[in-house]
Formats: sequence, structure tokens, C-alpha cells
Amino acid sequence: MARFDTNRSAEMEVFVRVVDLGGFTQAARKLRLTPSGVSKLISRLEARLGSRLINRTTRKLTLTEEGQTFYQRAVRILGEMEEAEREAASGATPRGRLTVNSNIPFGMLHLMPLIPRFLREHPDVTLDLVLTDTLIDLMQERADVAIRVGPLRASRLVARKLGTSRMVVVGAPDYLARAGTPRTPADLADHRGIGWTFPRSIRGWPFKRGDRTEEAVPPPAARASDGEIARRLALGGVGLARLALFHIGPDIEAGHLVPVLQSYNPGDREDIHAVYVGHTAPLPARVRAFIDFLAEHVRVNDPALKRAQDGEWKLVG
Amino acid sequence: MARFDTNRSAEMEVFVRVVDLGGFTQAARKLRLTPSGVSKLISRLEARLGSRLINRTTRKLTLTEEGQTFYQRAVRILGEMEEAEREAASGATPRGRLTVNSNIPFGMLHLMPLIPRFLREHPDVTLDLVLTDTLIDLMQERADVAIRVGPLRASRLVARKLGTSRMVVVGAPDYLARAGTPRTPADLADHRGIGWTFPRSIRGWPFKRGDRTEEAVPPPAARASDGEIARRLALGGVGLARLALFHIGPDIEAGHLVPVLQSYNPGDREDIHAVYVGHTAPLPARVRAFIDFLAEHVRVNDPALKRAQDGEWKLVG
DNA sequence: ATCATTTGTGACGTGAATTCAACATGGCCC
DNA sequence: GGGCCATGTTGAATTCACGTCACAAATGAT
Repeated sequence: MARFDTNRSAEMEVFVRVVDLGGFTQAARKLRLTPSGVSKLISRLEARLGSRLINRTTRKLTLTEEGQTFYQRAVRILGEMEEAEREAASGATPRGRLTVNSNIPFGMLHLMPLIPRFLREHPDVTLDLVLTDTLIDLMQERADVAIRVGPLRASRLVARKLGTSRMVVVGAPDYLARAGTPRTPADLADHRGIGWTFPRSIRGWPFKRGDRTEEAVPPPAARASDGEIARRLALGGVGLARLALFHIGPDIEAGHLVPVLQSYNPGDREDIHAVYVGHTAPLPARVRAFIDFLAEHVRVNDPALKRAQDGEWKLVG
Repeated sequence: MARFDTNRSAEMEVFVRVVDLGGFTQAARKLRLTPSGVSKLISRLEARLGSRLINRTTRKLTLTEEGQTFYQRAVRILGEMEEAEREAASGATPRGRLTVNSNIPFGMLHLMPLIPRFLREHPDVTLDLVLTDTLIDLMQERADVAIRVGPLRASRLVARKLGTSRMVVVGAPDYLARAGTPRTPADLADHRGIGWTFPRSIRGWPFKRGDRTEEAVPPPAARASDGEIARRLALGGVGLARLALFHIGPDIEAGHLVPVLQSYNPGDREDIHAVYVGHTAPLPARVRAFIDFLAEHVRVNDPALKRAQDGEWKLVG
């Protein structure tokens, strides 16, 4: 039951075609219709409007007063529709505002270096880069793409894996000197930790005990709203923190942070995904371009960690 | 076989409604549709454009970049369509340019006196009054209404009878003094007449002989492009002319023109019609108003012709 | 006057769009 | 943290409008 029985756009299109070509038959040919179809459509339009638009003889068509003004308006409206749809359609060239959300460490260390090149390759795209460590709802925040670190919650979002980051528990040398170096996860109870001001997907820090994984976390001495603040707190000797290796690799290398309990979390990794809203509708070109760009260029190359005793691990490469 | 499967206008309308009301269900309620219908329509639109317009959760809708610009454009386009159709639609109040065609005598004597009042009653109508005695094609000349005197050719034009005009053959007294007064139609061969520069619906002058009508016409001494010129020629004594009584009534009354052969054409009348293009489509309001106005106010009251001998007839009333 | 072309009309069949029902999802309140 | 309500989505049946077809009318030209 076609509720929208009146498709004004088609009416306008046919009407304009008839006027342009000066005949029902010619218009029908061009529109791949039969003359009778055109005739009926014009009649419908006139009946709906309640006024005659075209005076027609078998030989000649003439526009009425209404027909003339309607024709001019129709031409303009059709043009504007065309333009609107063309603008909305995902053209070959990505353009428009692309909103990307990422946590701060990944954004600073991996996204930012790539942005100039991406913008150079897609000049018509303007980028809004929002860096927050709080979980962002893609829909609500109008983000086109979000970078998620860690396990993905079931969602209709589509994820493209960008890489894996090893997570390490670290402390500043002077903190470890004061509080001692934990030897087992249970030791964490006697330490201080750096937590988060926002809820995270996993609550504690995962440690392997045999083939089981258990969580432990030191009582927090401070809570940070993003990874960079946590890093600073850790560097300041506030306590232990579990951070991404790609984030604090240089600190470890420089000796400003020391990994601990490494033997308990050899596989503590978190996948990094680019997440977007695809699948129920076509993806805007700028989103697809950005995703593809990330997948190709992002290399989360954790500095290889040379196995050694806690407190003596060294970074290589 | 719906050739125009995409009715852009409906798509835009639904899309705008969804954005305005902030939900598929609300929009569906307002549009008298089912939510599923709205969902599918939006999906169709997005699929056609190849880009997502609305990010939707069950709770919240958010526009993508494309969606926002498309929304703005769609709102404007819908408004313009509305305006275009409203302007083209025959509103309650007649307005626009009304083109009227008439022969010169009728126009001068009957139409002109009525125009001011009509325009006063319909201030939004502007009138183009084209006075010509040549036959006008309503379609080609873009005339809304034409006044036709005489028999109507079969046509899809619709005619409203405005009155009847008696036709009389007249000559100036000095012409009749020189050429004599014709007693029978056959006498016309020895006279001179005033013809027309344009083809007329009837070729000759009709005369009754018994119950049959035969045509006769004097060889033309001059040809006029309109009735007023013919009248002047007749007044100047050029020859005999067959003119409308409402036209030359005063001349006869004043004795400047004298009817002849009146006994042969007691019923030589020509109907006066207002002709327009109706029936296959609704009539613009201004046309209907004008036709109604004419039908009500036009009174072709031939001055009554008192029966007398040719050359001695007198006008009364 | 006849013919060819074009528009108008009635009946019919198609098919795309809507509906209906059931499912999935997310959000919210307790 | 879990169940409930509202919302959006999906799949299959149905329906109603639209275009086609064949024929008629009419107009303009030869």
C-alpha cells in the first residue's frame, strides 16, 4: 500500500522533460516510458494541483501561467536535489569532517604522526581528533571512528584490528627502592597502585598462575583520567601502574620505569582496534579511507623486551 | 511496473521527519506509517546514496556529517516544493496573469467597460487584453480565454455562450446613392464590398431564400484587418459591409450607415462565445472567475431594429 | 479531404513498497 | 547486576498504485 502515492520528484522530472522536449512522445522516449504514461502522469499532477499546467494540442504544447512558474521552480528544485544527493553520496573522493576518537597514548604516539600524511592524501577531509581515555559512544559523540584498546564489548560496531600492545606493570626505580619489588601478584597488596577515574572494561590486572589467569590490583594511591597522567604519576614514584608497552617503552629503555612481575604476565596483551559503525548502511568514503589508511600504516611495534630478571630487563631494538 | 522507483521527495520528507522528531517510531506515527516502513525507507535512501546518514541505536539517533548537510538541504528543498506547488495550485483566490483575446469591436464595446470592475473584484489578477480580429489559437498564443463570434469549429475547446449578435449588411448613404440599393442577393454582384484580410470561418454572407440559405458576397473593394477598420471604410462609402449590429448600431441610428437586404437575412445572427481550454484538466481559478464574470455581466443588447423598408429602417431603443 | 502523428482513455497485470509478525538490541530503573 | 520496556531491524505475505497495451479522438499537414 504505497502510502506515498505522490512522488513529487518524479512528477517534476517528467513535467520538466516534457517542457524541454516540447512533447509527450519525445519525453516518453527519453524517459523510457510510453506516451500514455506521460499523459497520465501530467494529468495526475494537474489534477493534484487543481490547475492546468500545459495546454496541449496534438501538435503543440504551451505552458499556462502556472505551468511557466512551476517549470522554472521545478528546474531549480531538481537541480538542488541532484546537488544535495551528490553531496550526500559517498563520492569517489572522501571529504567532509571526520571525527576520530582515541585514547591519549595511542593518539599521541601513533595517530598524530600519521595525520599529516592522511590529510595530504585527502585534502577535502577535515579531521576532528578527540583524545580521551574514557569510553566513547560512537553514536552519541558523533565519532566516525574510535580506537579501542582491550577486549571489545559485543556490539554492532565493526572492528578492524590495528595491532597488539603488550601491557606491563611498572614502577619508578625510587618507588621500588622504597616499597620493594613485588615477586608475586599477592605482593601487590602491600604496594600502592595507580588506577583510573573511569570504569574500564577489565577491573584488575591479569596475572598468569599456572594456566589460569587471576586478577590482582594494588590499592590505588592515585587515579588518573588518562594513560599519560598515569605514566607521569608512575614516573613520579607514586606507585605501580599497568600501562601499554608502546606507551612507556622509551621510559623503560631510559631506566625511568622498571617492569615488574613480568614472569606472571607473559601474554598480557591488549588488541588495538579501529571501530566504526558499519554494516547496516554504506560507509562514508572518508571513513573507509581512514580505516584503510590506519590498517596499512599503523605499526604498533612494541620494543622487544629482552628477558631478564625483574628490575633488570632491558629493551632492545 | 513502477519505472520511477525512487521518489526522492518522499524519502526527503520521511528523513526530515525522522530527524525532526528524533526517532523512527515518532516519525512513523506522524506520517501514518509503521516504524518498519520508516526503517526500510531510510535504509533504501542510504543504500541509494551509498552513505550512511543516521547513526541509530534503539535509543538515540545521531546524524553523520552527510546526514547533517543533507538534512539542511532537504528541509529547504521541501519548502521550495511546497511553495512551487502552492503557487501552481489553483487557490481560492484567482491570481496571476490572465490573457484574454477578443475581436476589436466586442473588446472595445463590451469587454473594456467591464474590465475595471473585474480587476477591482480580483486584485491579484493582472489582465492582458489582446484585441485582434484574426483567429487566434488559444494554445499557441497562450490566451486563457478568447471571445469568438460566429460558428465554432469543432474543437476540444469549451465554449460559454455570452450572447447573440445580429449581423447586418450596411452601406453608407452616399455609397447607396451612387451604386444603388441592392434588392436581392444577386444584386450584390454589381456592388463593391469590404472583405477581410484574414480567413474567416464563413466565407460569404448568408442570405435566406425560402428555407434554404445561400451565400453571396460582393466583389471586394477593400479588405480590413478588423471590424473597426471595416466600419470606417463603410462609413467612408467604400462599399457594403456585413457587420455586427452591436458594433454599428449607433451608426445606423445616426443615419451614417443604412442596412440593406434585411428581408433576406432575418435570422443572420452570430453567437458570441467565451472559449477556453477546459475539460481535460482543472481550470485555473482566474479563468473560471473571468468566465463566470463575463457570463453574468455581458449583455449584448442589440438595439432593436424596427422593421421598415431597406434604406428606411430605423433603430429604436 | 485524407493521412500521419500525437494525445487521451479503459482495463489489466506487474512489482515495489508497506504491512504484519517475530526478533534483536539497548537503555533504564529498581 | 538483571529483567523489562521501548525501539529498530528483519523476513514473508499482501496490496494498491502505476505503467503498459490496445484503441479512439483529434489535430495539423500534405
